[in-house]
Amino acid sequence: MRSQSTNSSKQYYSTSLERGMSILRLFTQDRSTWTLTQISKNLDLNKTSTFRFVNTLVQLGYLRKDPNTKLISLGAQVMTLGASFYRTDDIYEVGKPLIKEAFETYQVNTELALYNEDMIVVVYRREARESFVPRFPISRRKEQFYCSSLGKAILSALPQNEMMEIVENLPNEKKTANTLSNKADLIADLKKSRERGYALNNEEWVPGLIAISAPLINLHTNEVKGAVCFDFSTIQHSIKKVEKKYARVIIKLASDISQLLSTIR
Amino acid sequence: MRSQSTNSSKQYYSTSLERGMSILRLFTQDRSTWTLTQISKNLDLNKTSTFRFVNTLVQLGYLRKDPNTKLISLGAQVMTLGASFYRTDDIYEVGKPLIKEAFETYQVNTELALYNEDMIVVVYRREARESFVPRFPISRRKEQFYCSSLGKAILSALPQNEMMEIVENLPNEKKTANTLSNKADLIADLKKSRERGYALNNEEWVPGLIAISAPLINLHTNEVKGAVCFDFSTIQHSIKKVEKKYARVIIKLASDISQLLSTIR
DNA sequence: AACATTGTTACTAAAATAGTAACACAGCTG
DNA sequence: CAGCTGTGTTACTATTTTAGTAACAATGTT
Repeated sequence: MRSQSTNSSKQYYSTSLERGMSILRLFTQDRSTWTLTQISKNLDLNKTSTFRFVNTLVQLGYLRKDPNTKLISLGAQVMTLGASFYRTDDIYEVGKPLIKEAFETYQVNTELALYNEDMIVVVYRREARESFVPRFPISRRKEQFYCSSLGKAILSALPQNEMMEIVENLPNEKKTANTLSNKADLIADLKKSRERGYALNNEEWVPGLIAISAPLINLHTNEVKGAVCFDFSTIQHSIKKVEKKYARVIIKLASDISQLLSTIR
Repeated sequence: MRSQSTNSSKQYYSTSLERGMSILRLFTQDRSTWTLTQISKNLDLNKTSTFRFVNTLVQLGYLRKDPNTKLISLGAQVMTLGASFYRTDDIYEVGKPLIKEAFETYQVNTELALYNEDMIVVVYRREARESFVPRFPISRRKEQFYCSSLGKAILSALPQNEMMEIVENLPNEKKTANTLSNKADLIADLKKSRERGYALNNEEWVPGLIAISAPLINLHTNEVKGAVCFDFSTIQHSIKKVEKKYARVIIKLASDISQLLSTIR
C-alpha cells in the first residue's frame, strides 16, 4: 500500500494523462517533428513509457508516425480539436463582424489575434488586395512578442509582474535595425504603449512592415484576451501618418470588441 | 499479478490517456459545454474517474470549469495546440498562395477545407467584398456533408465503402427545398460529381447560396485530404452559369493543390 | 421538510504504468 | 566486413496509479 493521505490532491490528478499532453505540447510550428528518443530525453521520461504514450496518441490520430523514418508529428485529430475551440459565442465570432466593418471602411490589412499564456494565435486576417504581405506565422510564441505590435500591445496590457517575466526572458535578437533589443528601450516603449492604449511596430520585425495594435481585454476580469492590428507597407505609409490616422480607430475597434466580449463571458 | 501475456498489444497502450482524449473529443462547435455527470454517462465512465481526468485537463488548461455553474468547456490550451498543427510545409500553406491567385483572378469567395475522418475544417477563406455571406461554421461534421458542395466533393472522392457508410447515417434533414434528403438522389448526385470531378450546391443548405467544389487528393496514396470551393449568391449568379464558368477553374485549382501537396508528403 | 441531483472526497482491490534490461535493425566507421 | 552507436520495439514484474463503491456536503426541486 501507498500512503495516500500525505498528499490527497494528487489522488485526483492523472499523471498518465499529463504526460500524454506534455508530449503533444512539444509540437509547435517551429518544431513539428520529433523522434522517440528526443521526446524521451526532453521530457525526462524513459523510452518505454514514451513509446506507450506516443503509440496511444498515434492510434487515436493525434500524432502520426512516418513508417519509414519513424519521425513523429501532429495528426489530423489535433486540427479537429483545435477547430472545436472556436465557438459561435466566442471572441472569434464576436470580433469577426467588427473587424470586417473596420476593414471595409478603411481598406487596410487587419488581424484579430487571441492570447494565452504562451502564445498569440492569429485567428482572423483580412487583407487589402494590393497589400505587400510577408509570410505571417499563424502563431507567435511569447519569445517573439517584443518585435511585433500585436505582441507589444498584449505585453503592455499585462499585469506588471507577468510583463516583466516575459521581458526578462527575451532572446534580444535584432531582427532589423529598428528592433528594440535593449530591455530598457522595450520597457519604455511598453510603458508608452500602455498609457496611450496602442502599440506600434516601426519595421521592428521585417523591413518595410509597420503596424499598429490595441489589446483586447475582458472588462470584468481585466484579463488580456488578445489584440487587433492594422499593418501597412512603408511604400504607401509612414509610421507618423499611420499613428495619426489610425490610433483612434484601433483603440475604438479594440474597445468595441472588448465590450462585446465582456458581455458574454 | 495479472496475466499480461494474453494480450501483449494492450501493454503499449495507455488507457488513461485514451480516456482523457475521449473527454476532449466530446467538445464540438455544436456542443461546447458539458457537466461532469453528462461526461460520465456519455463515456460510460464512473464519476470518480471522470472527475480525475477532467480535473487534470482543467489544471493543464485544456478544459476550464466555471467556478459557479461547474460547467466544463474547452480551454485556451486547445487553441494553442490546434494552431501548432498548421505547419509551413502543410497543405494549408501550400494551398494558400494558389487560392489567393484564383481569388485575385476571378474575385469570388473561395474556401480551402481540410478533411479528416469526422470533420471538414475550413482553414482558409477569401471573401469578395460585395458578397452575401451567411454565417459559416468553421467546421462541419460528416453528418452535414450531404448538403454542402465541400462535403459532397469529399464524399464523391472517397472509396465506395467509406462513402456509403457516411451516406447511410444521414440525418435526412431537409434544410431547404433543394436539399437532397433522399438517399438515392444523393448517391446519384455523388456519382455524377465523381465522374465530372466537381460537386455543386444548388441552394441545398441555405436559400440563396450556391457553390462549386472539387476534392483535394494525395496523388500517391489516393487519400482525400480536403476540398476547395467557390461560393456565390443567387442574386448575382445562376447555378448553370457558375457551372459553365467555374467548373474547369475549380478542377484546375484542386488539381494544382493536390499536385503540390503530393510532392511534399 | 423530504427528496433528488449535483460535484467532491475516502478508501482499497484491481489494473495500468515505470523502469530495467534485452533485442532487432539500421547507419556509420575504421 | 566486423564492430560500434544509435535507433525503435518488446518482455517482464515491482510499484504506482486508477476504478469503482460508497459516503458526504451543497444545491435545487417537489
